[in-house]
Amino acid sequence: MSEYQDLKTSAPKTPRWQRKKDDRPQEILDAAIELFVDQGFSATKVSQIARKAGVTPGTLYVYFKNKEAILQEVVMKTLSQIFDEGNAILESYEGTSEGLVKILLDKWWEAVGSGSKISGIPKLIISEVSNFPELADFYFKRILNPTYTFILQVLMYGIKKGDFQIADVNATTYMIFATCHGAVIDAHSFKLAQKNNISMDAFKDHLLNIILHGILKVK
Amino acid sequence: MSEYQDLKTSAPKTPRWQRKKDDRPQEILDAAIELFVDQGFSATKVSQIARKAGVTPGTLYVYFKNKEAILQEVVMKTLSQIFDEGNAILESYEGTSEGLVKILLDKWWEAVGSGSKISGIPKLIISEVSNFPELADFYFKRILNPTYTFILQVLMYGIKKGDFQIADVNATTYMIFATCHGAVIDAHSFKLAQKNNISMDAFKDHLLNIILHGILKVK
Amino acid sequence: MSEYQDLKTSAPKTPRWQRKKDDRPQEILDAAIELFVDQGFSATKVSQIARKAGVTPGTLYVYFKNKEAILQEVVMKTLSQIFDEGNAILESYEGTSEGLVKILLDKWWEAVGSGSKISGIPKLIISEVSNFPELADFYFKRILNPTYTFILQVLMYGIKKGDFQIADVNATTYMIFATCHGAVIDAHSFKLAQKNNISMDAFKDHLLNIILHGILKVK
Amino acid sequence: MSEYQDLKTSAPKTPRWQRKKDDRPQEILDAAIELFVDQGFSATKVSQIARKAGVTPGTLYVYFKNKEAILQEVVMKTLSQIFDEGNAILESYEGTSEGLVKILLDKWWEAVGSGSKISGIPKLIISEVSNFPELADFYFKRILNPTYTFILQVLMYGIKKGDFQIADVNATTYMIFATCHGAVIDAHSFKLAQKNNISMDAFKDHLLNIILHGILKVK
DNA sequence: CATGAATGAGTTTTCATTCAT
DNA sequence: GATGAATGAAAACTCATTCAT
Repeated sequence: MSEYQDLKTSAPKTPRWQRKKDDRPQEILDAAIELFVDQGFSATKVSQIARKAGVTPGTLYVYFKNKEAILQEVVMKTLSQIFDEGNAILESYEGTSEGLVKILLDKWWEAVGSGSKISGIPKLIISEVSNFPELADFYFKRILNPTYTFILQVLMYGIKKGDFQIADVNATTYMIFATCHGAVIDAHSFKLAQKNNISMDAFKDHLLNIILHGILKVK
Repeated sequence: MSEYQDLKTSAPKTPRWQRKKDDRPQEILDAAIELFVDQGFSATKVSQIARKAGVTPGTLYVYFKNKEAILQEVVMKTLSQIFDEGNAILESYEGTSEGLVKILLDKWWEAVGSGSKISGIPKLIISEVSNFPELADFYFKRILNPTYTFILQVLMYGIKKGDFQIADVNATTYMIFATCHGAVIDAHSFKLAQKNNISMDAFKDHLLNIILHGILKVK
Repeated sequence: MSEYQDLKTSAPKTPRWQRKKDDRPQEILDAAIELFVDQGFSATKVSQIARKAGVTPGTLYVYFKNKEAILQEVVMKTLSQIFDEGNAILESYEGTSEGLVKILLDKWWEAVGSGSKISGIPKLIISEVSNFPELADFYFKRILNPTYTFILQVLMYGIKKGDFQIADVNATTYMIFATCHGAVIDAHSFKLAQKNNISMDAFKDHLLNIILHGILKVK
Repeated sequence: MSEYQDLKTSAPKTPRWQRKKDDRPQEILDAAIELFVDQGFSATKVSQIARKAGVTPGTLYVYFKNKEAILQEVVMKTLSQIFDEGNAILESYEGTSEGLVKILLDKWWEAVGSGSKISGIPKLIISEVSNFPELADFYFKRILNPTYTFILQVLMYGIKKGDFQIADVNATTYMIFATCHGAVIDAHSFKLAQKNNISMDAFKDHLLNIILHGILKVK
């Protein structure tokens, strides 16, 4: 077109690429987790991740050894961020048992339920258990077991205060855990399939109701 | 091609339930579903299916158009076998509401919980929702909605008899459904990862307990 | 052109490919060794090997795990074929020491010197020592050490018969070995570069002469 | 670009032999030759050279057009430094033929045998003959032919003085050359593989002995 | 000049699918 | 029909080279 313009004015040339050393890895991980959760590991192409992250495939290999390393890091990193808050609340909490459960479920739901990055991880793990046993191990050690222990502590709090009467604490703990865990996975997939005609918030309320009055028998 | 019933028209009639000695397609489907459920669709190699089915890769293409067709058929066929029994029970049942729920949960658990072919399907569907929306659609139409309706009918049975007092029938139905559904998926994955130190039967008992006394408030 | 012909006559259609299960691996190895010796491992592309072997790159992976496995096998297989004949001659030989040396050098030259597959291996090994230490180890264990021992035995034969007077048998052995070994490598490269204006046969004669009269002091 | 001497025209003159504090090109070449000799050209990564030279990959391209140019220059430059000394000795030498051979072999061994930069060049050339014919040509023109001529001159010196009786001067020359050349290559590789249980110095002594008494028949 | 993150052209590798046997 | 070697299209990965900083 006007080839001269560029010569005279300092035309805004489009740089072929941009240096973003510090941000790149996270951008890649953000792109990757969404695709992994959505499509699964094998079905996700590195070119897709790259495109979504706004880079070329080669760039992925500047920051990660290979596709599998991206999965590892995305899971580990995402999982490592959870639950600190929960423990803090538990330690300093002084109110009713019912209130405690409510607060923690709210927090958990906020972190996991609504569509955060984290919410897809359980589904991803479950899909890939047998392909990446190390990841499943990590998930068990870092998430499931702590969560289990955490729920157990909440129950003990209520029992000590005389609010909960629970026959088999272990089974009850497991039940609550399984219900919530199943809920996230279902919620996630249902959202993907856009078939949920029950609002997620209503779902949460019922979940709380069942835990409190169904499982924990709060009067 | 995959309409295997039609393959041997001149063959002597055998009862439908008896596997023909040369029932290649079914052997292939049996091999396929196990691998798909375990590893996911993409991660499963055609050669693996063939090896597990005791044939060679080429043979798969005698009976199925391609790998995807195997997935389609395996899911459709497996899913098509469910729930006939349940409806039959419901229609002729005359006992207590509590007994009905118990019987149906037992049946369902037997079919789905213990490790049958079917038990892996929900996990498979959830893993592949976004890759095979048609399958998810089918699953919703043929399984989830009927199940939902089925649970609803059970609840109506109990309400009509005055056994259940339920504020929001839809939500309660969904709750029961989600709890059971999550349970299968979790159960399946936990088994894979061999991490379940709570027995599946104990889990079922608690599930029944929660449904009856937690959700349905049976006295 | 004449699209009808094919329909009527059994025109010689060119098959897209040909089954040659038993021959393929060797054809691939034959193609590979030549390229590896000529260009080195890294500089050789699998597509080159494939083209030279008359197959597509994918076929290589039917028979070999990866490019490196081709190198391993080509070297191991080629090296494993040497020297059995030499030992047989040594065991039953009854003539003069000088004649023995002559016969063995002739055999060796025939196998290694003239441009056989084997003749390039020493060069290849030397080029890739530090990249494939396992190969070098194999070469040392299977070729260099046996050769060394073999030369030593020949010298002992001559010493016992009183034909050779050798001050330091180890050093002399090594000297002969190094001279021959260097000769092959040089010979190979010089041929590649097409710079040898001294015939290889003349070279061999001088080599024999030096070994006999220079190193071994045969009168 | 690679004419690094011209880079700093306004720089204070320093004696040619003193390395400039900021002599990047030479540092790069030093790093490169070691890696090329060790691993070969293709297997050596530009980033390795940069790291070893203490710079970043980009810097290499400030001084050299590309990776191949580094090879060219490293070989040419290293080779250009040889043999001046040898010719000087030859021209002014007046002693015995045997002494001349000994002195020259010592010099040569010192320059080439012990592990100097130069000692790897023959191996490198031989490995890359067919990938870089120009280099091989250069090697032949600048090294092999001069060396050949040089050895020939030494032999003529001895013949003229009546010390050597040689039937075929060309063949003898070639023999000496090939023996020495092979020796360097072997020595180099054996060192890499750390398998030499015969000391290099002992090897040199035997080499001299063979040349003098085996090939040249000095009494 | 020096940097080193980003590229993209090329290489290796995979594997669903075909088709000569 | 059954086979499984061979394919080829596409995926993962490499790395010399560039160029914004």
